[in-house]
Amino acid sequence: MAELANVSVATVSYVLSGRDRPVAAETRKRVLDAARQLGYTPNQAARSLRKRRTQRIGLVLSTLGGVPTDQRLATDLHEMADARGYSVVTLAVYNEARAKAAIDVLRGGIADGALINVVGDHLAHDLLAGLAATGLPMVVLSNDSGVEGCDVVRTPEVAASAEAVEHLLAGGRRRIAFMGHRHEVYRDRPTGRLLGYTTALERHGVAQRIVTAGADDRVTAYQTATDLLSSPERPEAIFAASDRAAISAIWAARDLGLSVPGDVAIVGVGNIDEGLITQPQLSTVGPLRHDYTDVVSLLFDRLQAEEPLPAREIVRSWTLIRRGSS
Amino acid sequence: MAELANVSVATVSYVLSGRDRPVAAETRKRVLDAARQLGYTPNQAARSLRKRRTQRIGLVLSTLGGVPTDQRLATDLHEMADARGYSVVTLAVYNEARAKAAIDVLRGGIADGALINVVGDHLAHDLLAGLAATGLPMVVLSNDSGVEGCDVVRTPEVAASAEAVEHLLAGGRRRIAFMGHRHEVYRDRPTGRLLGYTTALERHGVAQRIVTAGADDRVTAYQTATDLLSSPERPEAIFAASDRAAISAIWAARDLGLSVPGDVAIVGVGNIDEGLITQPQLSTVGPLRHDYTDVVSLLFDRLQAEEPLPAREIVRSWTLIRRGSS
DNA sequence: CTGTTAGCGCGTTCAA
DNA sequence: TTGAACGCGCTAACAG
Repeated sequence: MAELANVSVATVSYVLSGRDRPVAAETRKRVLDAARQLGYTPNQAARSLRKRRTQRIGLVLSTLGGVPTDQRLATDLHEMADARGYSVVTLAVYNEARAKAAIDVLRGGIADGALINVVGDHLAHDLLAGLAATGLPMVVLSNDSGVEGCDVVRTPEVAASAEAVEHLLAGGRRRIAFMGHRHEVYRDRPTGRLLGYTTALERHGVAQRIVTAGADDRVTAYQTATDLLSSPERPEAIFAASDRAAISAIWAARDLGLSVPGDVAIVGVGNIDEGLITQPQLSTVGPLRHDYTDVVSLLFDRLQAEEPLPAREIVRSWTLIRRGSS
Repeated sequence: MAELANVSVATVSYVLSGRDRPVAAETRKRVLDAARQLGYTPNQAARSLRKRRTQRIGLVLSTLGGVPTDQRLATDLHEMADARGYSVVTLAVYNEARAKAAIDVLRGGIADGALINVVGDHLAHDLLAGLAATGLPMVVLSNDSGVEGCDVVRTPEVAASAEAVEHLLAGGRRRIAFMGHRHEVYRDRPTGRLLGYTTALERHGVAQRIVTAGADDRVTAYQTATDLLSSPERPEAIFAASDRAAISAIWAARDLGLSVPGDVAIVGVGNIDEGLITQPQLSTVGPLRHDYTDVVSLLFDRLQAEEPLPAREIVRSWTLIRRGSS
C-alpha cells in the first residue's frame, strides 16, 4: 500500500484517518488512488491496539428476538452512536454459557463501552462485576441489587404490576390469573412482575393465586390463555407480563366467545403500539413514551469523561394506561 | 501480569491459550492465580493482529427488529459458532449510511467471516462486491443477481408468491389485493413478492391490481387491511407479504364482522408458528421447516477450507401451506 | 510538507 | 521446561 503510492506508511495513516496533519494535495491523491486500487481498509485490530480505543459500543441482549424494548433501545443507541462516530456490535446471550462468552468478548476489548440488557439470570452477577472492575464504561438495565461499578437503569415493574392488579381488584375482579415469563415464574421466591401480582393480592386479602408461565411467546400465550379461560374456575381477569402475551389472551378470549372486559379483563405490560389495534384496546402498564436517549447518554457521558464518573442510577417512569380491555 | 507470576510473557501466553506446550504444574498455577487476581483477560485486538484470525463471525441484519427469519438464522448461527469456538457479533444496518459503516467494520477485520441478510436496497452491490474482493468468507442471503465472490442463498419467493395468488384465483377470487413491504412496493418495477403477485394475475388475465404497502409492521398492516376491507370495492382476497401482516389482516376482517375465508381469503408469507393460533388458521407460503444449518454450514466450510472454495448457491425450498384462511 | 522509528499486547520461533 | 526476541499493522512523536 505505502509502496504503491510511493509514500511512507505514516503518510498513508494520516491521509486515511483524516487527521489534521498537512498533506500535499498531490500526495493525498496518490494515496487515495492506491487505496482504492487495492481495496485497502486499515486493520481495526492494529488501530485499536495502538490507539487503545475501538470506537465501538457493545450492545448485550438476551436474544436477537426483537423484544419491543430491545428494539427501541437498539435504535436509540445506533442513532446516538452514529452521531458520535461509534459503531455498535451486538452480542446475544441466549443462555448462561454464552453469557460467559459474551463477557469474555467484552473483556477482550471489543468495545469501549457496553450497554447491557439481559433479562433473567443467565448473566451471573460476578461476571458483570468482573467486567465492571475492568474499568469498562457500562450501563446495565437491571432491577437486581448486586450490580455495582456501573450505571444502572431500573424499571419500577413491581410497583407498576401491583398497580395493574389493584386496578383489576378495584374493578371488582377477585379471581385474577398471572401469566408470566418462565424466568420469573420458575423461581423460588417471586420477583419482578410476579412479585407485584402477589403483593397486590396480599395487600387486598385475596388468597387465590393463579400463576402460569406462557408470556414468552405468542403461541404459548394463546394456548395458556385458552386453557385458563376454558377451565371451570375461569379467571375474571388476566394480568400478563407482556403486552404480546396479553394480546394473545384477548384473541383467546374472543375465540372462546368471551367478552373482554365483560367476561374477563386483561392487562399487559409494556405499552406497545399494537395494543391500540386490538378490540378492545389493551390496558397496560409501561412507559408513556419509548425513549432511551437518557439511558444511552449515560454511556456516552462516561465515554467522554476524562476521569471515571460516579455510578448513576435512572429509574424509568411507568404508568398504568387504562384502555378498553379492563 | 507476567511479572506478578514471575514468569515470561511467553509462558503466560501458553498457559492461558492452552496450547500443548508442556508447562510445569506449579508454574501454571502461579500464572492462573495471577490472572485471576488481576482479572486479566488477553487483549483480543493484539491476539488477532498476531494470529490473523479473530475467531468471530459477523452477522449482518437489516434491523434488530426480530423478523422471524432473522431469529432462526441467528440461533442456528450462534449454536454452530459456539460448537466451533467462534463468537458472533451482530451488525444492524437500518439504512444506507450505516450499511456502509457496517461493511467498513467488516473490512476492518472484525470477523473471520460474515453471514449477511439485508432486505431492500440499503446494502449496495458494489459494497458487497468490495467486501467479497477482500477475500473475506461470506454467505449472502439475497435474490439479486449481482452478488459475486461469495456463497448465495436464494429464496423462491417470486414463484411461491405466484403460487399463492394462483391458489386464490383457483378459489374463484378475482379482486385480489397485495399488501407488501415498502421496499418492494415503492420501486420502479415489481420485484420479489410483488412480482409474483403481478405475474400470477397477468398469467390468468386478471387486470385489476390493488397494491398497498403496510406489511412492515403489525399496526400499519391492521390499518391498511381495515382500509382495504372497508372500501366499496372490497377485495375478495388479500395476499400479504408477511405472515405478521396477514395475521393483522385476519384481525381486521374479524373486527369488521367479515368472515375469513368466506368474505375475504387471506394468505401470508413465511410460515410462522403464530399462523396456527389464528381463527381460522393462516394459509401461507414458506419453508416447511425453519432450519438454517445448511446456510451456516456454507460459511464454516469456507472458514475451514485450506484454499478458497468455489462460490456455491443454495435455493431454499418453499411450499404453499394451505390452511383455513383461504 | 514528509519520512523514520518506537511501541500498543500478543503469539511464535529459536535458543537455553 | 522456560525465556528472549521478533513482528503482526497501525499511530504518535520527532526529525528532517
